Order: sequence, then C-alpha cells, then structure tokens
Amino acid sequence: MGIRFGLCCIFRDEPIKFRTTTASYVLKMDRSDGLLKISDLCKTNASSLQEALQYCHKNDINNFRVSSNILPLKTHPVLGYNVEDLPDGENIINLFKGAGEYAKSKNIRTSFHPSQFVVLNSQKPQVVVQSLQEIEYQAEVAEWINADVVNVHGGGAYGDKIKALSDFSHAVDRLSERARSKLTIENDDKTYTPSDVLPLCKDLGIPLVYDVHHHRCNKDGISIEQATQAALATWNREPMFHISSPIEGWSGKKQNSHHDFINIEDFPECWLDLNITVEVEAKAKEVAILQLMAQYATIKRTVGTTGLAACPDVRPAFSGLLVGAETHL
DNA sequence: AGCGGTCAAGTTGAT
DNA sequence: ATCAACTTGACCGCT
Repeated sequence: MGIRFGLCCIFRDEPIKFRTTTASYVLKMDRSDGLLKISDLCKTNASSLQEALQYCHKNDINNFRVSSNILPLKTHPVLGYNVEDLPDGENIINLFKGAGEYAKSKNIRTSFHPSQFVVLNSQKPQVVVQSLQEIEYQAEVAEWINADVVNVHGGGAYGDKIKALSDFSHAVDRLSERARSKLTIENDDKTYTPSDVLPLCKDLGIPLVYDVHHHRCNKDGISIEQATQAALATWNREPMFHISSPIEGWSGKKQNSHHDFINIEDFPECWLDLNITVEVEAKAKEVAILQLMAQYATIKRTVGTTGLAACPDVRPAFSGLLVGAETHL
C-alpha cells in the first residue's frame, strides 16, 4: 500500500551497468561474429537486470523501468534478430524469465518506455511499421519478465491532433494482443495534454500514464487534481504516474529539462494517499529516489496521523516538516 | 586509462 | 537552418 516508487533504466552511483553497441561497429564484422557480440551483450544485460532488481528490492524501490536497449539493435532494419536465433538464445530467454520470477516473488513491478522514435501516428508508413516492431519487441521481453506496462507518447500532431489521434488508434489495431494489453499512453510536454488523450484512452481502453511535470509544461485548463482523477479511472491495473522537477526551477527557462533530484514541492499533494506507481524521472537516479522516498515517509508519518493531508493548503505545512529529511543524503 | 567523435530511428519548439 | 530535448549516455578508436 502507498506509493510504489520507480527507478528509470539506470543507476548513478550503484555499479550496475547495461551495455549496448552501435550498428556501424557490428556491421563491420561478419554476421556470425556480430551475432556473437550481440548475444554476449544480451546475456550481460539479463544478469544486470537481475542485479538491478535485487538492488531495488533491498532498497524498497518496487518498480524498475527497463531500458529500450536491453536487447541491443533488436529491431534494427538490417541487424535485427530473433533471440532464438542468437548463439545461446534459449539461455538468454531463460535468464530473463529468471529475472521475471524474481521480480514477481519480490513484488517488483517492471515497465518499458519505448523511445522518441516510436511514433504510431507518423505520416511515413515505414516509421509506423518500425514503431509497431519496437513495441512488439518490448512486449515480448515484458512477457518474459512479467512487466505490465509498455508506455508510449501520442506522437506528432501534423497540424491536426484529431486526425493524428485517429491514426494512432488505427496503428494500435495492428498490435498483437500481447502488446496491446500492455500498451499505455502518456501526456507529453509539447503536444498531447491529458485532455487531448483521455478520450482516446476511454475509446481504446488504454490507460493514461499521467506525467504531472509534462502537464505543468503543457497545460490544458484542467487541474492536477482533475487530471489525476481522470487518469486513475483509465486503469484496469495499478495506476502509473510520472514525476520530475525542472532543472532550473519553475522560474528558469528550460522548464522541460529534468533536474537531478525531485523537489518535494513538485509532488502533488493529491497523490499522497493513493496506491499507485510513481516513476521518478530524475538524473540522479537511485540517489534521487532514495531521497524522495525518505521525504515521502516523513510526510506520511507526520501528516498521516494529524489528518493534514485533507487540508487544502497543506503544502507550506509539510515543507516545514522536511527540514531533517531533505538533507539526510 | 582517458579523451573526443560518433551513434538507427521522429517531432517539436527555441535560438 | 541548427540544435536540444525527450525514456537512458555509452561505445569505439585513437592517443
């Protein structure tokens, strides 16, 4: 119960690394050497995933987002491959399934977030094909590790958001059930607000990953409280939201750039008592999560017993409670 | 061992 | 027209 905090992809201080390669390097090798190298990286990454999950469990971080590069070059137009066809491919799959069993046994949720190149409503058919492939790949790994979220953005607007969202919906129809059942959509910082995508979420039965930082950058007239409630209603499983803070504060210029840490002032008060996953998009990674979790615990301990959370203007009140917690790292 | 150039991919908005 | 920003800087060849 309470909030499940999520770490995104990598670590800052903890020596757990995921590896990748470049297409230009692999293309210089002959095919079998290339596949051997990729197989090696996949195996290393499966082990790193296991270590990452163990670290998360030990530190009470109960959600981990898996990097899109966990299987390097998986859907590259020339170098793309089936894992079954890699040297030691069965073993790679079993390593992932083992990590999935571990995650399940420790109640660690896992998730995916395909990169900016995945655009389901692109006006270029080949981009849509590549995007579908990428989502299918991540859904396959998701199945191995028991992940229940593959989260994408709405894509481009192309001057007509309504048409673009309709194109998005047609592309979703082309996904397998395995991929579609995990698909979620997130409001973004430039184009699609929560209000833009909520109708689509309802129509398609796709949950909204509500990113409150993006909502603050890309407003639509509804409040954080309203967006939170509407987003909660789209979920048929534990809701997932995103939090981050602007690198130079809200008075700075680059409001959509992420800070190293989360400013507790940016944490929506109306999330405090929800049972949700909050993925923490902060450059200091696990260090930022540990700090945020300590602050959250302090607020819950203090506010939770006095009922202050119900008070409309609790913000200044709980800032004062955090003097000790903020500096403890 | 450390450094700099490079890396598959899309779209938008700031400069 | 170029560039940074977005989910995450890491890899590789050279010194």
